[in-house]
Amino acid sequence: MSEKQVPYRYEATTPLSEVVARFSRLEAGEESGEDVRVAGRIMLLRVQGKLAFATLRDWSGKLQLFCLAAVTEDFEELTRANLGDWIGAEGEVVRTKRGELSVKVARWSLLARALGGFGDKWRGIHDPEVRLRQREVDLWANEGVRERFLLRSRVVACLRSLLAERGFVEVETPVLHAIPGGGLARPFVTHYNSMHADFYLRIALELYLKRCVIGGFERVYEIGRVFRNEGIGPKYNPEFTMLEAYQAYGDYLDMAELQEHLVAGAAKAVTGGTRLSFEERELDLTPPWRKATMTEVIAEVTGAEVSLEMGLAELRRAAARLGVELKERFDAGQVMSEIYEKTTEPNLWGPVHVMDYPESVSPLTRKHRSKPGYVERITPVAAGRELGECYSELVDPVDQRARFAAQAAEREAGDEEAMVTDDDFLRALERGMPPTGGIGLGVDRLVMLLADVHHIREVLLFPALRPEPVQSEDGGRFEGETKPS
RNA sequence: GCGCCUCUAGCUCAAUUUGGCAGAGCAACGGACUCUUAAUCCGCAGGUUCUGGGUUCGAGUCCCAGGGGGCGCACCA
Repeated sequence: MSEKQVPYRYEATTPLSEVVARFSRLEAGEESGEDVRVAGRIMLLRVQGKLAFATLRDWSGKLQLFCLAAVTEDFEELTRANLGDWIGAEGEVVRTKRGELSVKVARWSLLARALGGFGDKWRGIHDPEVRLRQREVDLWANEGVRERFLLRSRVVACLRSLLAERGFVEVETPVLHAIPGGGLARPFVTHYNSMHADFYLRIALELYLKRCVIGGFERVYEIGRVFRNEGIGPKYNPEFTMLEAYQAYGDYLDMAELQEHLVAGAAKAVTGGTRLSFEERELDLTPPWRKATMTEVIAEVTGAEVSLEMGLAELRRAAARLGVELKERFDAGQVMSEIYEKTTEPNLWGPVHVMDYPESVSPLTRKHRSKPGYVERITPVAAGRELGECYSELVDPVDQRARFAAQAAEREAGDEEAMVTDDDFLRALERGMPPTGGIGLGVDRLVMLLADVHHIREVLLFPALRPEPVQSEDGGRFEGETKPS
């Protein structure tokens, strides 16, 4: 087969799905009289003496190649192709006697050799080790994988276009932060040689985007990767994609409306409607979504009365009755939030906007306009999971300074995830930030919901994995881990 | 990080329940075949049973340690 030269390009091929669509009405045994050029991978090959059938697959779909010794150039070679070989083929579109639409191959080119196939041709590859470490194999070997990533791409494109329709401008802000801010999480640390200083991979987009608002971007957003130094799990990957958007002159209710507009719009874009099936239950994402306070939803799910007004001691008793474990240092807000997260959120099917969070768990959020101790924060919940966050943003530099101080105290008390005071950000706030609403949306989780999958790695092309053990005998230089000394 | 489970041919899986010659289908390789659809038929090969140690006359199987993976828990979105 080596006598076949691999060309540098292959002229104007037609996507297989297009061929299928265009000739759908061809009758069994009929010849169209039209030639096409197609390209893809040979996934199956059925050789039958002087004729052969191959199943060709490309990004768009699949189609049969019908090869005859009398018609097809280099027929013998074609029958010796490997499963997985990329080939380009040219010939007339026909439907076989048995009714299978095919290209009757006249000429063909080998485009790439595949050494090693794509697993069991019926069952594919199940080994998660291969599926995740060699995703390029998984994409061919297993049904539905490609479609899921196509869906992800459509979701992201849809979010961008919905935001653009409303006048939002997309920006890109730094990933390397001198101070990790905008969220509560432990960061990854890295080192900047020429500055002789440690830097952090961002844990949120928030602070820079707010500075964009202060700088006059009235509607601004970023879709970007953030990094949190925590374990891997069905819903967790150390790097994930966040959408954050900020809208000057808006409050958290405006942002809740935007949030459901985006989620419902994405659902419509990929499933055709706003009612979908998740974990074999129906989920109706049609706006507007119900709104309820945290106190109300806790009462609905647990029957217990829980609010900041009861005071810390009473809240702790309520937590004990509900079997929620608490840390010593928790204040009233943290206790309430913990009760909600442990007992209520997982049981909310929704979608529902859970509103009015305690202030102490929301250090960047504006105080509630009428309820002391609370902030204007909404978490949209669907299928027992948070889809994102909506805020009336804290714009008062004096209050913000006080919140940072409170976080510093938390940190002193041993909370490694508490925020660090960011003076650059405070200085920016002092220049004046208009009333602003903000949202955060976990893109990976949204895709999980829309694709009805239950593990984040099914929506990440290359999920985080432990580095592969080094096997090279020449002592590879790029081992992930430091050699034991 | 802690607990439970798991690792057998390139792939998907077997191997009589405290142990007795490591097997099948697909893929690969050789052959037959002019309408196949996971083509079929004949033939031929294919193994450090994750690694290292131990128990035993004998270990894929039992024990210990290590590694990878999975699932829970914890932290977080």
